[in-house]
Amino acid sequence: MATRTAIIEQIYEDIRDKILKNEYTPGSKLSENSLSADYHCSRTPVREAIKRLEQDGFVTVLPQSGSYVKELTLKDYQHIAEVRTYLESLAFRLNCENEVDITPFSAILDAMDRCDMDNPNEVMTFSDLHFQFHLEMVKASGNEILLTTFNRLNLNTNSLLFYQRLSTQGKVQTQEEHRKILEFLEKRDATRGEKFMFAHLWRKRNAYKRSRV
Amino acid sequence: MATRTAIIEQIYEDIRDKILKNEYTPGSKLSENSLSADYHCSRTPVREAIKRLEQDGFVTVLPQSGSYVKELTLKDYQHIAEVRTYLESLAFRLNCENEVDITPFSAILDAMDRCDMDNPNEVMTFSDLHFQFHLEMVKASGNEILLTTFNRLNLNTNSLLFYQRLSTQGKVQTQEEHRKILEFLEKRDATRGEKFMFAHLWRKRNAYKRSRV
DNA sequence: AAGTTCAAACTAGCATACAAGTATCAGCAA
DNA sequence: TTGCTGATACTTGTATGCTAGTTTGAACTT
Repeated sequence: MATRTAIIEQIYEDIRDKILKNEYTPGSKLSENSLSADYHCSRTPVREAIKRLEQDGFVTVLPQSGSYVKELTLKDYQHIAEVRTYLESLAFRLNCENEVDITPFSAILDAMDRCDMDNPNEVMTFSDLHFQFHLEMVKASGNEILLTTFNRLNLNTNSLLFYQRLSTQGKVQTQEEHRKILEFLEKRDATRGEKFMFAHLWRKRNAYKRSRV
Repeated sequence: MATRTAIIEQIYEDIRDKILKNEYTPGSKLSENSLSADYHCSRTPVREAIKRLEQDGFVTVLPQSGSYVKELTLKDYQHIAEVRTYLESLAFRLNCENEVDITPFSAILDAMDRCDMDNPNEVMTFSDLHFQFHLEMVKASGNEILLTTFNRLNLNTNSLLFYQRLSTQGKVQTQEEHRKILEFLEKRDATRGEKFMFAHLWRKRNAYKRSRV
C-alpha cells in the first residue's frame, strides 16, 4: 500500500530533484497554485512540501508573496563543505569503533574504477557512485541523527563537490585517497584515518574559500 | 507589525518549550483538534507547527493516527552528543581562523563564576549560561548553516548535557576547562584548542555510551 | 516624459468541510 | 472468562472558500 501521506513526500522529492537538476533555477518562483495544478492536487500538500523545502534550505518563503528557489553563494558552498567535513569525520570514527564491514565500500570503489572518464555518461555514474561512497560512510555509522543531519545538508552541493574532477587523472587521485581511507578503516585506525578523511574533504572547502576572490 | 505567519512560529515554539519543560511528556499525544482549541485557531497552523516539530525530531507522526512526543533513548542522547562534539569542534576552528573577539565569551564565564551552586535557582542560571557559552561559540563562527544544523539538533539534550554537574566542585572543573578553551581561542591555536574542545565534549558522549549498561 | 498614486488582480494565510484510514468498545461466540 | 468481530466514533489527509497582504500596471499629475 502506498500510504496517502506519500503525496507530500513525492511532491517534496520531485521539486527538490528539479532544483538539483536545475530545472527550477535559483531565484525562480514556486507558486502554490501552478504547482497544485501540475500535480493534480490541492494547494494543501504542495504547501506542506514547500514548507519542508524551506526547512531544508532549498527555498525562501516571503510571507504573503511567494516562495523562491534559494540562490546559493560560494560562501554557502564553503559553509556546507565545512559541516560535511566534520560530519563525515565523525562517521569515519564511528565506523572504526563499530568495526564495520568494508566490502560494500570496496564494491563501490570497484564500480568507480570501471568508469570510463572519456564517456560523459560514465562520468555521471562515477559522480553518483562517489556520492554513494560518502553517503554509505554516514549510513554505516549507525547514528540516525548524524544521517538525518547529513541528508538535510543541502545536497545542491553534490554538483560542485563531486562533479569536479572529470579527468582520468583526477579519478586516479580520488580513488587512491578512497582506497587509503578504506585501509585505515580496515585497520580500525580512527585517529590517523580520521585525519586523512578530514584532509580529503577540507581541501575542497579550501578550494571554495580561495575562489571567493 | 507582527506578521501573520508568526502564528505557526509561536505555536511551534510553545509546543517545543512544553516538551522541553516536560509538560508534554514523551509518548503523549498531540491532537490537532485539541491544540487548535487551545490556541484558538484552526487545525491548519497547528498542523504546520507539528510538521516542523516532526522535522526537528521532537515528534513522531503516525499517518492517519496521531502525533506523539518522541521518546529519546540513551542511545539517541549519545548520538546527539556525538554530532554536537564535531559541530562545536568545527565552530572552534572557524573562530580561530576568524580571530573572533573573546570578550563576550569571557563575560559569560564570569557570570557563571558568580553563580552560587548551593542555590537551585542559580544552578539553573548556571546551566543556561553554560548552554549560552556553547551556543555563542557556534554563532560566532559566522557559518549560518552550522548554526541551523546545531539548533536543529534536538535541544532536549540540554537537560542531560548541561544540568549534570550541579556541585561546586563540578562547577570549578567545568569552568577550568572553559577558561582553557578560551586561552586556546585567544592564541588562535586551532589544532590544540580543537583537540581540547573535542575532549571536553566527547567525554560526555562516552558517559552516555557507558551508561547504556 | 517621468514620477506618483491608486485600484485591481494575484498571492499566500487561515478556516472549514469532507474523505478516508484507525482505534475503540460493545456484543457475541467459544 | 477470553477472544473475536463489526459498527461507530475519532483521527488525520486533502480540498476548497474566504480574507488580507503584496505586487503590478494603468491612469493621472507635474
